[in-house]
Amino acid sequence: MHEKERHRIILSAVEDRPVVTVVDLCNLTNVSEATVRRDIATLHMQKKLRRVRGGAEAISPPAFVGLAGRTFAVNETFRIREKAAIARAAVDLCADGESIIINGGTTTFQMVHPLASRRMQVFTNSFPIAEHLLKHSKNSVMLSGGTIYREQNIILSPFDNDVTRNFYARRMFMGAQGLGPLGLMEADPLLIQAEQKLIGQADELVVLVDSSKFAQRSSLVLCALDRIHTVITDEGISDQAASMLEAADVTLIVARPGSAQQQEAAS
Amino acid sequence: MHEKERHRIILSAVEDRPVVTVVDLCNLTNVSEATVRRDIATLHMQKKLRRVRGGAEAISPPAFVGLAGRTFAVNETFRIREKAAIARAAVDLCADGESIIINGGTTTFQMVHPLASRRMQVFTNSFPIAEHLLKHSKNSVMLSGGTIYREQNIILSPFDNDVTRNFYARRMFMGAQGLGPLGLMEADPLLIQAEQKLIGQADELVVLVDSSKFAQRSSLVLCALDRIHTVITDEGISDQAASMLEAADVTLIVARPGSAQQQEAAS
DNA sequence: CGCAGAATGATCGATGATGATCGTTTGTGA
DNA sequence: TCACAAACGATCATCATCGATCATTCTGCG
Repeated sequence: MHEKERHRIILSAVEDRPVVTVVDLCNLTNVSEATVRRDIATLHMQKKLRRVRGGAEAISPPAFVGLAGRTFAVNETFRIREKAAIARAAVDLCADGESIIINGGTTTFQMVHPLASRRMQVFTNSFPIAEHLLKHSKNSVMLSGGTIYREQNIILSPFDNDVTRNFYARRMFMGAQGLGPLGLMEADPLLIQAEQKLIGQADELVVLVDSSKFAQRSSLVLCALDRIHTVITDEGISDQAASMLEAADVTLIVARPGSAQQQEAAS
Repeated sequence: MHEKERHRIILSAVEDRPVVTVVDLCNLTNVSEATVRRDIATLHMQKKLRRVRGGAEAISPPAFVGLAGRTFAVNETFRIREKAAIARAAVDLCADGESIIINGGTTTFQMVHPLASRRMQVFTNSFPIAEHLLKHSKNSVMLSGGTIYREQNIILSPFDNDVTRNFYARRMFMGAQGLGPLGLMEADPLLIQAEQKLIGQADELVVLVDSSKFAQRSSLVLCALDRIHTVITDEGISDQAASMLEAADVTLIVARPGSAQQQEAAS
């Protein structure tokens, strides 16, 4: 076994587990403890990991990554005012007792706050949304099953999910990476997959995008414009984008951070 | 057990409950009080928790617990030492990388602390277990889909769930209301339903019950004794109950709050 | 084939962590 | 206020781990 090979094994083990002992690495690499110690020392010098008594640990063990992982947290603070206003306009569309689907995302997450005083039936594939609604509201919460992806904070299953299939709602709310003439666009294949499972389970597809998203272009098209029933965005939307939506018979709602929203075009 | 591993477990326990005693942490980590005190002092220096007389508390007291938490929290403090020891013995059965199923319950919930330093694939129908593992461990978490029942803290769907059907594990862990000659007993029909969906998805059914459960009789029988592979309980188990299990070819593990567990009968 | 240099493994003294003991402090209840 | 018990801190013996040194093995090259 070569040195580089051991190093790769060691780094892989450190990534996997919170802590790895010298003995563990001995069993893994079939070399003596002395060699493992030397390797750890070398990798420590290269800042590839941190050396601790008894073994090694990952160089960036921020102890515990909160549920809303880094990506989530960063996104959350970006254009938060617009997102909150958009989310409130979305909740204003609904009446107590209705069933809705909320797809995971940072914009849709903002819906939990106005939802706190509501009593609705909410189906979601977002763990943070479910958690928040469960703890801070009396809404009935349904969750899709599957693996919880920490980075995207969504739950997704490779298998068909009869829970999802059998849940039918008045409206489905989702965000997106971009919105253009080609339709709704998303960058993450995982999100695409999650959203496609839910589309079709609701009468109206409501898209929540802040106005910057009309300038975004992503690689993956999720669905065409005519599949969208309503778009909720903020005041920054351009006339051009508004015309595009109007041409596609999409209802446009412009949410103002102040209070009331304005409806501009109807299908 | 290494320092980092203990720290992980301690932080996990502190997050779980607002205040944890030194003795509790001793049972959880299986080290002396002196070491626990030193660990608490270290973590206190690192601002990871606050040191208080008798133990430690979370650094962020505004741990708002909603309606869902109440029933759960009350149960949790009951026979917690025994439950923690039983749960640790349960986790000791498993190796890193294995797949397991954990059914929701207050005893099985205690497994999250020893699981904090593990890396396994965990399927559960318990929202609190999933939440805790997500936040405090690197385990891969899979969730069953359906409605979240706040009282029982489990997720249950009236429909068949292909996620559940397709997940197969080495072991399934579950608690129970009672355990007698008739088999495993449960009081809540909802729990019966949830557990029956999961039974059969694992090679070995491992039942976690503190010794008081052998005296309990409930109205609903979940399954017969011969379906059970292993029972983990505490020292309070009577000879009569032990004989009953032995007669049914059930492996019995007695978990001692102190340290190692003892295996008494084998199939 | 033989040699030089590096890598590896083993040994041993040094260091650090753990657990038990004991005296002191703090909180609690009469 | 006093007495008691629990919790704490300090100290020390024990043991695992570490670092340094040296012998051995592996590898590449003339």
